[in-house]
Amino acid sequence: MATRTDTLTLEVVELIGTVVARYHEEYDRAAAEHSLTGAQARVLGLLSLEPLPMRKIAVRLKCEPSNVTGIIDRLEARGLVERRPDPADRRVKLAAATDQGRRTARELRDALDFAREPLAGLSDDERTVLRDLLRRMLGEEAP
Amino acid sequence: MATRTDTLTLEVVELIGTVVARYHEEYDRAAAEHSLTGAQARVLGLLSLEPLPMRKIAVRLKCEPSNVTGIIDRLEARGLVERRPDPADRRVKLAAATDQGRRTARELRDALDFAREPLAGLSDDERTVLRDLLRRMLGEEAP
DNA sequence: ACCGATTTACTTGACATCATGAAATATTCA
DNA sequence: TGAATATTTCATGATGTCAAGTAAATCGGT
Repeated sequence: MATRTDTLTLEVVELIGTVVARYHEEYDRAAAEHSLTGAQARVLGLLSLEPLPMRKIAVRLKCEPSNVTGIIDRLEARGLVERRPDPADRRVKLAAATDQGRRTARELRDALDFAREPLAGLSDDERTVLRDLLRRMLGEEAP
Repeated sequence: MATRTDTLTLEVVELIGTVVARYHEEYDRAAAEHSLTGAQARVLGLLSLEPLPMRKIAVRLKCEPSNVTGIIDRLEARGLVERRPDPADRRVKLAAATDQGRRTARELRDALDFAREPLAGLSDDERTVLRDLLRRMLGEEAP
């Protein structure tokens, strides 16, 4: 059993903590290079794929819709995002990335070598093993 | 090579993103059960191991010392932490967990089964492989 | 060994962002 | 018509930065 006092489990837990910390450092650093906060970068990344209603953004971010209003306000003030009416439902406002927003999102993705660079040290076989172990750890099955 | 368009690498990157999200959910949920924020829980965890000067807390949190003042203020107001003078340097204030703070920190650790429970699905050998792959990914060598 | 200048540790204040919750408005749906 | 939904606004609190201020330690020149 994996108990709390199991040394091996504790080592893995600590490593995962390090991964989480490293992930955020890289993410925030990349965002800051474009004068964006982590939350703004995350929303811009979502919207660069497809326009989304405010409410769905809140669901993705697991936060209150009233919070999304402010984040979109700030992105809109910088010309990275725009609000559009939803033709199908006049209550809904769709947030959509502008051309400049998509450009910034692409640069952000390119700068985010958190996983790309350290993973380069692993062989294909090793990456496959890592992928499968992470999947099982997360309780996902092979798609 | 691990390029950005490498499917396997992208899968691993996405899984790591999921791990990060899951980690935060669990952490914040466990903290909220004790009416603590994530930042407060993190600092309390640090101080439950050893008292630390304010400045070192800021280094661990990678934030400004002025920010730590407020976090310790709130923990101190709840009796979980206390400030002590450092006998060796009167400029320094040591933040130390109180008995109640240590108790809360222990309960927090026990509630944090993020890694314990999902890792239970892996065998010892698999956990060892996972540990070694994560270490190499993070650029650490065996201690 | 002394003393002034610099550095270090912490706090305070002003401000921006992120987060929640309650109330207001507009629109849709039963 | 009345209930439910989508968004915004407002009040509030936690977190974060930066600049300025206070207290204490350290350094360098005499």
